[in-house]
Amino acid sequence: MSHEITVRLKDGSERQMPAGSTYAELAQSMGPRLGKEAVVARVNGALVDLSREIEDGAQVEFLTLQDPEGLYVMRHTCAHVMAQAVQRLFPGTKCAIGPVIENGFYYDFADHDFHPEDLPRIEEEMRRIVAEDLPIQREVISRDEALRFFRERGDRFKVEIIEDLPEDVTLTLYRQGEFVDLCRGPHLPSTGRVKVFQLQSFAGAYWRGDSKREMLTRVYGVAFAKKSDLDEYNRLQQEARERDHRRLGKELDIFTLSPEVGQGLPLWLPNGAKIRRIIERYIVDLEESLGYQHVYTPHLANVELYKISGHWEHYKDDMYPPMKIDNEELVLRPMNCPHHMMVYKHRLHSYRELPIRIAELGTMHRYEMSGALAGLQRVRAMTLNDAHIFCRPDQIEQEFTGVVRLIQRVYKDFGIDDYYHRLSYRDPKNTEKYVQNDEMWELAQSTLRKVMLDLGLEFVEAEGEAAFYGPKLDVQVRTALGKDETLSTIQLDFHLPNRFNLEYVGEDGERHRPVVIHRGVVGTMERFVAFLIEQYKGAFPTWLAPTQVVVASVADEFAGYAEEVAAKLRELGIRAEADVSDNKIGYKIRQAQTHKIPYTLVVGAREREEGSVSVRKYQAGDLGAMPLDQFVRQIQDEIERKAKLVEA
RNA sequence: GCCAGCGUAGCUCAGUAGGUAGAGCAACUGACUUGUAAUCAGUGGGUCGCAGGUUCGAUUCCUGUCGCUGGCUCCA
Repeated sequence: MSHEITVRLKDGSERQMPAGSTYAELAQSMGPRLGKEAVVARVNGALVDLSREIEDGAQVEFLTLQDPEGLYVMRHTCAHVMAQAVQRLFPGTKCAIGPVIENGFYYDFADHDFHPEDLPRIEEEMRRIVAEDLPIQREVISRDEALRFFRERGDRFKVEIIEDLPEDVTLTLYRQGEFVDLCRGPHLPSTGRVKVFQLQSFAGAYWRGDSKREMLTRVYGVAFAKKSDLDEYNRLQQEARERDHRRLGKELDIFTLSPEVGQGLPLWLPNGAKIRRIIERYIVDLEESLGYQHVYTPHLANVELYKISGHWEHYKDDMYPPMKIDNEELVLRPMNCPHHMMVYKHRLHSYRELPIRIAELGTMHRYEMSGALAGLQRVRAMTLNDAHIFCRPDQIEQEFTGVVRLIQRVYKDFGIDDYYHRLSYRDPKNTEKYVQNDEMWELAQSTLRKVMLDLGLEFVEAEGEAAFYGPKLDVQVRTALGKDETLSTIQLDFHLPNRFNLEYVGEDGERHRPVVIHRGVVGTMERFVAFLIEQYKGAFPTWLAPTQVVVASVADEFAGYAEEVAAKLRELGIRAEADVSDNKIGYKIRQAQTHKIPYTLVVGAREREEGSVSVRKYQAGDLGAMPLDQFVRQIQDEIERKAKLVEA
């Protein structure tokens, strides 16, 4: 009865195996090395355990830890190994879920209080489980059996998961030694195949991500195929900590936070204020050159304004509560849109005037949850590079394009090149969460998509990420700690014009409703500067550096010349300071370098005589002596070009 | 807001098995007069986050509170 079955392999060839063979045996038969390295099979596109029997006629490919999918499977198994270790050390701990994440995995537990000292113990137990090389077995189980099994063990999370799964899915258990877990798989053939791992931290996490439900303890870990990958990961983590804007912001005196002032209320120190002012001038000038009209509006408003806009209903919990003064109830504004609607509304507009682009560096206050606050990245008082474009529907495409181009220009000037575009649509399965107007949504979403395609820009599409009032384009960047955040955003809005009854007089003499485009290019000054600190590792390019030049005298005798040079540079609009302290030149240079000042000019007898300066550039080192005029031309050119400080 | 951890000089950190604390850097003072990443010497500086409690005695133990960090949730 030993009939043969046939599989097709990756290279297109076919191979025969006796019926009932497993994928592991197939891999082994193809070569001892593959047999040793394969961790999972891809069968007709789906990942399958090596222990399973070969399907006749299948298209088969083997994956190793060199493949992302192989690594994925190992990380998944690693999560199980961790859960097993936890069960051994702390019997009675309940397991919730343990998925794979970037670089590693986590597992959520309940009914045990974890302590930091537990991490090394868990790690140690995991190593033991790996050394035991327990075979990992897959078992198909019926729904009733599974429910009975987990109910008996008091595994409430597993029971809930099973109950929520559709009736027709095949339930599987994975068993390794004494440990059993409900899991879709696939897994490594045995625990011994887990390579390098490291537990990272504990964190609280709500069951099913729902803040109303039980808080579990999440244990994070990373896992890699090789020790060197883990070392590299740790190196990058270390580097990330070093470029953390909170650390650099303190070291470089850019901003400060203190409980006396209030949580999430940053003070911009002189250095930070200089950087911010340069950015503000830059963006305002640029916007004005593109037809934006900058305005100033108050940071407080009558709560009625937000009732008109609809924000009160949706977002009042995230606003500072109203204060009653005279006959008014005033709130700190959490966004600028309503004010700008009123700017538009102060008189009637003709179709000929549109688009009207109202812009402002608008300061706003949001009651962010205390646990969400982080340095300048997440604050409760912030200033947004905001603008609202009021246009006719036929101008949407052109205006949207204009904003995308503006963003590209700005990113180029700031040397930001690691970002991606995300087009956010409404969730088609959940349309009641959004403003009701199917036609508008379809048109708006397709317009945004078309513009991105016309501009030849890559983008990802995210259903369900839209604002409730319209679709949007976000520009996403990553913080030093690897978190995604939105830097720029463009949002179409068909809702506020209705709420505020905005109108323009059309060619036909009738009243029409304009469309509003909300957009932030630089985003909030707080988040943008936080991002720049991290991106530049605190070494701002010369055009942005708070201090561009330090003139360091070699000895007291040359203090006068140093002051003279610094004064001359300042007259030319270059931010220069003289260091005429009685420290040695080596010390002054070190100071300038650790403060990441772009240029240090060393002056002594020679320079005074020649009217020259010895130029030392940040990181690049000594560039030699040159006439002061030449240095001025050079640095002015660099500032003009907004050149990067150090070419990466 | 929730879970966990942390909170000692301006900064980075050590320390006290309960007997009111220490280093480096920074600051200040003086000497040195300096040529490309730290000259030398000296001085000052902390009710050990805050408030209660236990104790003869608390920075150390307990409770509460505020803040910070990691994550969750949120992010118009």
